[in-house]
Amino acid sequence: MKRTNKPLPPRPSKAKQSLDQVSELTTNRLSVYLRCLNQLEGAGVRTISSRALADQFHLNAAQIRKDLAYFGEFGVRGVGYYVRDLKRHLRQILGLDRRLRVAIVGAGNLGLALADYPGFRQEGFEIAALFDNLKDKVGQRSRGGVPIHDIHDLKKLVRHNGISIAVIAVPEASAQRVIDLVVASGIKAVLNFSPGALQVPRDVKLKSVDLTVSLESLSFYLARGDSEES
Amino acid sequence: MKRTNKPLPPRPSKAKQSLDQVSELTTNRLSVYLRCLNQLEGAGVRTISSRALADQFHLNAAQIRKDLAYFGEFGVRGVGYYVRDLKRHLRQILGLDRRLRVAIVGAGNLGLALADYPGFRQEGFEIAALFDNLKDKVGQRSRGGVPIHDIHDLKKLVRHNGISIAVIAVPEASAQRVIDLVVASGIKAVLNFSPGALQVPRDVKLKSVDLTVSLESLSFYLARGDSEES
DNA sequence: TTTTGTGAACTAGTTCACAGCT
DNA sequence: AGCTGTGAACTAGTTCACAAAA
Repeated sequence: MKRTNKPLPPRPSKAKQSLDQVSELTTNRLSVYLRCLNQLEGAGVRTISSRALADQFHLNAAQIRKDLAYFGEFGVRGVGYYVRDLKRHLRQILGLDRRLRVAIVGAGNLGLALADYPGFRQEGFEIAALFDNLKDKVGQRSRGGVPIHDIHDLKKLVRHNGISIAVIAVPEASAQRVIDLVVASGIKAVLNFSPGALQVPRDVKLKSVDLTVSLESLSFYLARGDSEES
Repeated sequence: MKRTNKPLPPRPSKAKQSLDQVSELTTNRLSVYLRCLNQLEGAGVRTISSRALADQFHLNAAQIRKDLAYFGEFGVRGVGYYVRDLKRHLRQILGLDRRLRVAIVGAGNLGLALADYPGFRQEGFEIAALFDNLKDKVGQRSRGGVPIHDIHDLKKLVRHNGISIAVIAVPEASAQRVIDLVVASGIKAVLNFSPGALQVPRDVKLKSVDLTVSLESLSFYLARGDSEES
């Protein structure tokens, strides 16, 4: 009945790279840093200090250093970070130094839009396939040319094409059913656009984008603002 | 910082209601609670305890109580919360007890998909208009019938139609330009799908959904898992 | 009883500030 | 000099645990 209180496991971890769970806030920021570095490299900047990076992109210098230092000593004291090097390290940390294939389940408006979304292609992601259960969609392609397959072929195509990430863009009612199929196909990382909480095994990483929650949160802000305007 | 303490609510909650900034994590959860209550009401449940709510939707009971108690005393000790009542209170807190009109800027794949996204319509949001700068898109409609206007008419239509929320679905390159137009039109709440950080005045609430960051964060998880599998 | 509402305790996350390297 | 990497201090967020209410 009562949860036994964890007695503080000693976590030595002297030499970095321990596998204690990295916070999602941190991994999100790594991705942001990489984007910033891409911009800097495009602008011909060779080296950047955490301070300059923070100032330019409205971040916190200490946080940048901490985030990076967690994975290694990438900086040079007195100099900063070499843009090219740090970019390479970040790409490696984020696992972007290999081609990642993505399947989108749900070839409705949203699924089709995501399939052709240019941002996904940029950092080495390849939208390999769309999946749907509607017979008249199967066999078609998105405008950008991503083929639509039958959802029943998911497992087969995931294996065959080395797909490692799934994006869920199906109606709420079928979301759990679809995610069970995705999990059964062996995929370990899922980006979900369906509303509501989905259940996945612990070894599957589920990240949800809830558009309704986002909008309602904005509505809250407006409601508060209205009544407190001076 | 402002210090005006105002008892603002028209109806419920006797004490509480200081205006210190409510965390976004909290407002997001309020939206989640509302969705849970909708489900419960649909299932004919009349009353629910924080514990039961937590168990059923995998939340924490104390957190539910804290979140709610912040806005008033909505519960009944020994009983729990009346589903219907709490739903009404949450809708009022979230500002959903009025029709909120939304404009989507960018009538590309993503903008069109969002315009017809059923989840937005559910809780009283009305997608009033799409905006684009391409002449051949202006005058058309989304599949669901949302008209596409010229971006130059944004300010006029925002005022005329009482639009209070904008959704940004334009390419990265034009995002800041577009958001400046949106801000100039008087809109105070923005949901942004463009990558990168955008600048807005302090009185404008900007909420960003960064699809690239989400995917790269998943990639990180996969990269870690691969190398630490036992 | 049961269950809320809430201070206290705890945990996570951020920022400071400085030793130490270049 | 300049800047990183990092313990310490601080702040935010969550969970516990219990007094009080129905």
